[in-house]
Amino acid sequence: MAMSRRSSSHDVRRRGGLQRRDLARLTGVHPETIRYYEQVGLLPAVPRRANGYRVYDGQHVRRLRFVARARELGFSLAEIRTLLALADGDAGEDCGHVQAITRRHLALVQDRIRDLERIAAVLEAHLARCAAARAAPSCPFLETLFMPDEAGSPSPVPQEGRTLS
Amino acid sequence: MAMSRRSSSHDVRRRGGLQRRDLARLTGVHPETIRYYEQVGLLPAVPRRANGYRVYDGQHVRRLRFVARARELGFSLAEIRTLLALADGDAGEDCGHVQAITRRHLALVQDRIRDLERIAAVLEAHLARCAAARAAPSCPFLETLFMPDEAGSPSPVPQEGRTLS
DNA sequence: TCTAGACTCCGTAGAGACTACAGGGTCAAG
DNA sequence: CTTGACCCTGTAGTCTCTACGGAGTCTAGA
Repeated sequence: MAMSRRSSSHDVRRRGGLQRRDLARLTGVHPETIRYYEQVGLLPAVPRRANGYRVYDGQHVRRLRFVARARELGFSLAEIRTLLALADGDAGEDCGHVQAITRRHLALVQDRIRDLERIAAVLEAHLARCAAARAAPSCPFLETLFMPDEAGSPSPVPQEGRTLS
Repeated sequence: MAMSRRSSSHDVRRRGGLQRRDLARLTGVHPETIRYYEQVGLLPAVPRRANGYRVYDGQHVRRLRFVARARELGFSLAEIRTLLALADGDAGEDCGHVQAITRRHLALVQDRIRDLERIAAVLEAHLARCAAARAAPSCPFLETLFMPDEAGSPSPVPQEGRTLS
């Protein structure tokens, strides 16, 4: 299982360090994304060897996995920066602060779920009406989207456009 | 209720047409967004008066409301373009096609709901553990995000990062 | 020794869906 | 005649990547 692709695992040993592709394979994060994370300060100051190549180690793996996990949970890079700062803080990890961030994020996620459930309900209702109106001359769904105002959305779905994420 | 802001309602009458701000007020869409929609072809070819000002009418209101409603339901601008094309088609609105788009979109929404529910569950579990570990030296949540691999996410939450929308 | 291929570097552009700003012009009311 | 609200244009910034171009480096194999 160690030598999945071409080189890497033995090269790593030979070179005594990880390069970007290795780190990508170990974490599942796209190589370009790794560079991006460094650029925006999530992976600070990666050392270089003589030829300019970056050298990563276990700490980078650890940190990048942290970032990837937090992204999976929907935290923004800004939030992750804060979480990392808290984790780095010598003053001990401020669990209260972490909890506050997490709770706020959870609230956002729950709001989003509710929004999407309302949206799903509207879409389902439209599909049901479409199915019912078999031989109608025009599509009931399109009709509804064109309607003057009140009949449009059953419950006033809030503007999602930007809040979608 | 008619003369909410300063001018507009009487100006509209005087000028015999709507300008961008009027359209924005009537539809709730940001004035800059209206220009953007025109630019990307959702509001085609808006006529101008001598001074270069755009003149909108009821058809624009109708069309823009359509776009706004569809955005609220989470359709992408590309999907909305298709829906509008179907609505515009002389060959009658192709209800089947509309239904297909809607069903596909509904499926995405439902997937997204499931993802978010899993994320919420993970966040809740973390908060619960934080609450339990009152006097712990370090934050259990941060610990978890740093962990080697398997213990990280209870169920394998798929990578959401980009799919969030 | 040479070469092919895989990797590295960097900077920049593109996606999606806006939003904001700068630097002008226009218009109506006071 | 000034003030303020609006309009115009083009462009830049947001967020989180991903991709590309052009160049350098390194290793394995012929």
